[in-house]
Amino acid sequence: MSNPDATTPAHAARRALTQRLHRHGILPTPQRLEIAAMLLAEAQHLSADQVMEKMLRCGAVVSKATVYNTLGLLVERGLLRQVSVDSSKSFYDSNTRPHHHFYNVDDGTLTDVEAPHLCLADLPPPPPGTYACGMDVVLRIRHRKL
Amino acid sequence: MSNPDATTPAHAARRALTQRLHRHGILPTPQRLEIAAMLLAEAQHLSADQVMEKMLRCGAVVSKATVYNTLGLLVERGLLRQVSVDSSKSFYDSNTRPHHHFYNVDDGTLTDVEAPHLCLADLPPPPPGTYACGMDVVLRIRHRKL
DNA sequence: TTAATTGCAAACATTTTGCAGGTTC
DNA sequence: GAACCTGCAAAATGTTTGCAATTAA
Repeated sequence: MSNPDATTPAHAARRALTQRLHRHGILPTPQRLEIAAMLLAEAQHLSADQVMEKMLRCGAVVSKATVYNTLGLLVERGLLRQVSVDSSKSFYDSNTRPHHHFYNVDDGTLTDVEAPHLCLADLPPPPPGTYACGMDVVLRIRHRKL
Repeated sequence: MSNPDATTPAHAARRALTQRLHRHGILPTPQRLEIAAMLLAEAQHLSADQVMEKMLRCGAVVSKATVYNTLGLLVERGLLRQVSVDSSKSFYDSNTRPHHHFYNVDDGTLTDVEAPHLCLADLPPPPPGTYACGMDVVLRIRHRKL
């Protein structure tokens, strides 16, 4: 029944993720694999708290500190993007391709905005001695008043 | 020496500010006047903490709670713009005309970017049932590596 | 074996809140 | 006098840190 070279889809995915973490210089510990697998499964915007919750609900064993450590590490290594829309908490975005966001002020929801053609040409160059290392565009939206 | 209708620049400015607060539906209490006078004197980006510090250094009598209350009120009434670049604290920007920001990740500094011609045409419209109520563009910059 | 990671709880920083006392209209 | 504002301290978040025990290479 058990095959050391098993190639079920689940096994293959887990192996691919392990290698991906390795390639980014991240030691693939069980907790990191769990968190990365959950986050990278689909494009989503979760707060640290929501990640924690989702992990516990899945029966994974992780501590808050490890969640924060891992999220920070994934951001640092470019596997995750951190979005600050509201000064109270951060969102972690598993879509790392360039894009922008709608932020619904009323319900605290974040939505991707594909805007590949936003004219950057009109933006002034960074001040002397500095270089641009990122751009965040947040469009605040609200429910229409009835 | 003392003239009830005195029109020294300082008096005139204070009177104008009082009226401005009134026009925005803000009861001009001494603390609010102090805070507004300091913030609106020039375009600047201060955190709540920096506002508090500056007030105390000027000999003004204000509590932390009042600083937060007042900043929140000024934002709500459109005299100040709140900018969230970093999930740990907010900046209060006394320039309320549309503009964007450079955020220096290395020293936590915020700088205005006048970008009146940023192409908004390419951005998709807000989702059904919502309307756009603001746009924040933050260009993250870092000191150039030597 | 040696270095890195984890978990827990305590520490932190920022912002909010409850309420008594004071101020404004 | 009624409503509103202020200050203090305590509470509520969200995030980080110190350190001993565990795990990975």
